[in-house]
Amino acid sequence: MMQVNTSSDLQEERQRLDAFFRFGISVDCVVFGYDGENLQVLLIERGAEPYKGFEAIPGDLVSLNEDIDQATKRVLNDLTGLPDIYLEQLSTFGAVERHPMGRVVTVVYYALLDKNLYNPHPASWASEAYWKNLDEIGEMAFDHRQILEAAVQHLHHKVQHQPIGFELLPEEFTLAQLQHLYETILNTSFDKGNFRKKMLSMNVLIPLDKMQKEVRHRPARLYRFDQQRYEQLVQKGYLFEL
Amino acid sequence: MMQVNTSSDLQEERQRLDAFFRFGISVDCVVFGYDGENLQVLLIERGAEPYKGFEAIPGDLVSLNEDIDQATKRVLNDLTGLPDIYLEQLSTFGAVERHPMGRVVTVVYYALLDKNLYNPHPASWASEAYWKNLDEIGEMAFDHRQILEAAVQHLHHKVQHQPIGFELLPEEFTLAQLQHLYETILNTSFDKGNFRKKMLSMNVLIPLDKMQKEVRHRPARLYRFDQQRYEQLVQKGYLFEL
DNA sequence: ACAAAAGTGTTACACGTACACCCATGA
DNA sequence: TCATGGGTGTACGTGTAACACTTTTGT
Repeated sequence: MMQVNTSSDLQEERQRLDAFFRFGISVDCVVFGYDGENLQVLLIERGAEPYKGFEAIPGDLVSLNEDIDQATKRVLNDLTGLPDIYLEQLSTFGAVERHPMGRVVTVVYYALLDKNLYNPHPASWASEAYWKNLDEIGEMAFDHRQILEAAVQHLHHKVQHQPIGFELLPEEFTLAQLQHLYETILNTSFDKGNFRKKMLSMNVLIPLDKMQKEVRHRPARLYRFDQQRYEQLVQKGYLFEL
Repeated sequence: MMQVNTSSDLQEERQRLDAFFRFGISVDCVVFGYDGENLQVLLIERGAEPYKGFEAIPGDLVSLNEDIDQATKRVLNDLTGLPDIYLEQLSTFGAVERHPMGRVVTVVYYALLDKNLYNPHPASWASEAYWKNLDEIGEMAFDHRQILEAAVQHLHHKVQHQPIGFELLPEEFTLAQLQHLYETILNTSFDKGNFRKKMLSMNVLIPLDKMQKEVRHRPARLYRFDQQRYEQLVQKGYLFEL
């Protein structure tokens, strides 16, 4: 069995390679939300250079003693006040000229959120923090436009293979809400009866003894997503489709 | 319209942030191959510290003036002599302690290759370069074991949704070869007739007027993958499945 | 003639699609 | 009682799974 080297040897080698250790690493957090009508993204307005005043995806430089996974939660909380939420890694952007202040490679994460749960508040160097409809977004800082497009593409793909739609809805929702969400994300329309059959046949929805109230038509039944059951099914090799 | 700041302002700001710019970035290239029997990975033996003598995924530090996408090709060629091949980004590993020589975040790429096309030759600080069966791989340098497992998982998933299997085979192949490859990757078995029907019904295989030779049974027809046709289908929203 | 693998055909069943229809509520 | 969306049922065609069968080669 081989031995990992002593630390003095490593320091020497490290000095030889010093010119390689001048990168900055940042994380960017694309957080999707849904207001019942439109798909939205959490944005900040930059209150610091570079790109001061531009809209941007919440993100910041990572410290030397910080895991990048953990940095996402810290950064998101610092800039927008959102609490610890689960963020999944998407991809990494590392073009040479993407950051005017030096060589910064950014690791992009994304999350889905019921936007009614938390209200973003700008802090740190973010001068604003708000939700914005996906189709109303214009110019952005850095290559964030490109990053956002990659995230949307990923969402399109993912929503068809994993039951992530539920994360965007309140805990209790109707099938019509779910259907409308899917139609919005995928920009298509589904047959009501078939959508309903499909969703129910997957056995990951718990029907509640609650109904909608104060609607001027027949009230719809409310459902909850059954996370436990879903995980059981995944373990048995079950694949969510459409 | 906002103005990006002058370069002297940026330099000042950059100095304030100097402690953040001490990361190293590396790329690691997981290259899968297939010898007609087993799924394999291209490995090197490290001829330099740290982890000298350990098996590793080909990878190296990225230079400050080098795009990370381009670095993959350079690194792979430097270490194993393989030419420019298309590598796709997989994910990024950034735990604090993953590299004993400093803070190194690594971006992992992967590729599929007909391993009969090129022979790896070790160069630079790689003391060996060779193909190894996936199920014979033991301890590895750094967190490369973990990286490899992520790549295999990704391959499992991807092969079911995109026709990437063809990249592992010679340009001309039989349906039985294709089936065996899929069975190997997914570790299952398919019904011959049904597999054949499914593959042919997708219209991305071009039947050739060539047959296998020198086999002691009925020779099989050879096929080629129709890349053009596939891209047409993708544009029409067609999705490859199973 | 036989072994071995290529290649085809048949059938039963599950599933997706399209569409029609009934139900409960507020105004 | 009407408009509105919730919710259900059915009929048809396509796709999948299981399995048996025929074909072509080398020995």
